[in-house]
Amino acid sequence: MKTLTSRQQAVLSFVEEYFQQQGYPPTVREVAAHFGIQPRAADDHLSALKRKGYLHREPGRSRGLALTGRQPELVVEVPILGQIAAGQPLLATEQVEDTLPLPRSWVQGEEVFLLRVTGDSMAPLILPGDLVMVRVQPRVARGDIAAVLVFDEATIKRVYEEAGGLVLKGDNPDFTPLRFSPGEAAELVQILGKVVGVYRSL
Amino acid sequence: MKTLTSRQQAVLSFVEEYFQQQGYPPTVREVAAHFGIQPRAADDHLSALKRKGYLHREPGRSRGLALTGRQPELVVEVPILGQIAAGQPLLATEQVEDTLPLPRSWVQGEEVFLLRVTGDSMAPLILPGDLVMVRVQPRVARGDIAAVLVFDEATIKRVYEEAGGLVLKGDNPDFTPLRFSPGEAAELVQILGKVVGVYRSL
DNA sequence: TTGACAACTATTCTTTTGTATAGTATCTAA
DNA sequence: TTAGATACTATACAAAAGAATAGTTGTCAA
Repeated sequence: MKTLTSRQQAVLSFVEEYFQQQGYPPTVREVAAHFGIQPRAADDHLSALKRKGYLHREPGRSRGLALTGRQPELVVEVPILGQIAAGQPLLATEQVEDTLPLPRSWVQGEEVFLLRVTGDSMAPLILPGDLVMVRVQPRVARGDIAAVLVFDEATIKRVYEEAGGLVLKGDNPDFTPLRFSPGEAAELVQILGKVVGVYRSL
Repeated sequence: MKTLTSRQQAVLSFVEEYFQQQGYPPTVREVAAHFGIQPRAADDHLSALKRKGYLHREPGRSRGLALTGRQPELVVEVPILGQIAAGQPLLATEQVEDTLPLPRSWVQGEEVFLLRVTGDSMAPLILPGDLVMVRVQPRVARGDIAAVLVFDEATIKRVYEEAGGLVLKGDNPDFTPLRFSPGEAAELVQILGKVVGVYRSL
């Protein structure tokens, strides 16, 4: 198999991801739109990928590209984590309480889990009993809501990483922000991932 | 899961086989050609299959059909309604903008739909951009949050039915409650159903 | 016996989509 | 240094495809 340029690799990845999410391949124009280029340029990339054997194209057919041995899923089984223990790998089977089938379009990214909210420190945006979807990532943007492991306990807070240390703040003013020096933070605090969705049953 | 007619079963089998062989789903016209029928007839079959939850269709896209993840008992296709018009039957196909596969455990009751929230009258519990799940029912308990059709426009409000009339109140104090005399209410207000879930993407 | 559903025909309209022509600019290996 | 690959722009066209309008026929249950 011939090697791909980084651009071609990116196009292939996009096609694979699109396929996983939608259940069918993208059009040439959708590839073009995703990369902000003209259809012709996208066509060039897809031709190159076909020439190098990475995908199959059926001339003249809409979405006529196929990746060998792909099984698309419309629904993804997302694990609900019970108690989260520090140290352990996050998605270890002992921690998975249940799984829920969610539409692929709601699941952004690779590693994702659900967490049942207990406290109301993030009220009114996130309430006790809510289910939050967390995309696993080791760092988040300033002010993002994240699932954070503090002293062996998982909580949902806004994260502010600063030179002076780390601050975990709830939206609810009744809760005092937690402040950590850089040293403490490294030892006691672990960002599990960014909260990307909230699901509430009324 | 609803049962299929033998013809619908045959169409579903063809879609599955085609998908397995080609790596992408068939077009409506290809289904039609395979059975020797008109595109419109094939479209009818595919619509029926979508309605019964056996596959997902993306309106307007070529080959925009995807097979549901083969555990249909766990997943229910919930319609997302666009503009809701008074008089029309609620789940009329013209009003259905799309459908989303949701876990059965989240879907309470038979007739359920999703609505995209536009105003912030129910802030902070429900925010613009949220998706709310509505269980269709003609009346709700006092103080329940409901999807209500007022003057041909669908809104989310708390409903207070009293001897003196009907009051629709938003949680957001910036919004003045709407009051209707019993006569006005009967004429202008229609309760679509109770809001049983809120889904928010962050 | 009415009405909903299923299963179609025939035709048409409008988008979507693949692909083409005709270029430019950059880089790289012979 | 020069041919070939890469990575694009801009425009255009014809075919493919979704979806709609407007029906017909048959079945089956209330």
